[in-house]
Amino acid sequence: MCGHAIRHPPFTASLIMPSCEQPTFLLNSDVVWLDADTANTAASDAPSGLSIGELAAEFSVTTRALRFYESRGLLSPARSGGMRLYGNSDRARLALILKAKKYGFTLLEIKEMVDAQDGRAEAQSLKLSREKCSEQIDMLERQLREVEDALVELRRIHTTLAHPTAER
Amino acid sequence: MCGHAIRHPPFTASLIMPSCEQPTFLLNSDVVWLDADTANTAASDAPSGLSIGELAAEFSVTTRALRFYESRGLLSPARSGGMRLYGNSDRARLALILKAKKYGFTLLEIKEMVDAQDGRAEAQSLKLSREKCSEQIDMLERQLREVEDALVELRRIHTTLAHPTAER
DNA sequence: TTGCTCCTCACGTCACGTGAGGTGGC
DNA sequence: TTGCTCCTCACGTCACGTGAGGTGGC
Repeated sequence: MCGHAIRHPPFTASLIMPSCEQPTFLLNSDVVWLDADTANTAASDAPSGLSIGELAAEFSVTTRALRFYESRGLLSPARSGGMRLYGNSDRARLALILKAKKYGFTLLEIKEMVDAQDGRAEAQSLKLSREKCSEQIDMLERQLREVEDALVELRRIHTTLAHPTAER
Repeated sequence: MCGHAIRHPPFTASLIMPSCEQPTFLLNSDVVWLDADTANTAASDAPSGLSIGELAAEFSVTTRALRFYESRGLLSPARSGGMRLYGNSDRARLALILKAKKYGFTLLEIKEMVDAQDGRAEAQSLKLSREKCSEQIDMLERQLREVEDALVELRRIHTTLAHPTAER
């Protein structure tokens, strides 16, 4: 049980995933294999790999974040001398990580989900059980109610501040 | 700039503040002096002070949290030998801290706000400028949108999981 | 003596941010 | 030589959680 306050949400992630896209499913008991949408970036530019700075810019994250994900075993780009070289599979993996982060999963949970996909074709999907999915929905609903609550009270205070209805 | 994900919100805080209560204002340029509502706990029980365990139980926080707030200069209970003794002013201060936390302020911001109330009567109010107030509203609105977004997508996934509309 | 609460260090967690000090290619 | 990006430690931040080892009163 951890009591981290809600603050400074991941602004960046929302830029990546257009909300109109439908996830690709391969139904298999009650597990989803959530795929990253890599179609738009598949073979457009440099096919031999991106530098850490290029990938970071593409996804609006810091290079520090990419190194951190690597240290947690979530990414493992090729090396060209000392430099990291990110290929299309790394890009797809990163898209998955950020999508899962947007859904409120921790990096540890995300690691378990990507580790569980070993052996699948392309290996760029994320294992999400129905149970985990509804747990996450419950969690987000609780968060939503609390943020809404705080907003109602803060707005009431702000209104009173803006239009002092004489109290003294 | 810090990138903490939204997760594990402060469930406890919402138990303390009934949403029907109107904040007490003392208008003074564009600053609110937000007061803690201590009327209900004013002189009901033991008047000489509570132990850390008793105060923690009353507010549904851990003793560790109370010691942590003290280490950050937010609380400074009296001592009886080695033991902390919390009086009514400490209780009111804690109510303020938890209220501000609910609004999404960091402990550092809360410290600045309580420090700014030095010299006020009773010293149990919290200085909140109109500007800070609307900044906080903006922040919470961004959070709200992101949690709503994530919820929409996760619910779509869950629906598809629950009713497999034949895709194979 | 057991059980309960209290105490003070002090390290762990989470997802990175932020220098510190140095290399490589234009 | 300056400017840019890259690298590896390694410590800092935020709000606590979690033992480690010990005390005090019933």
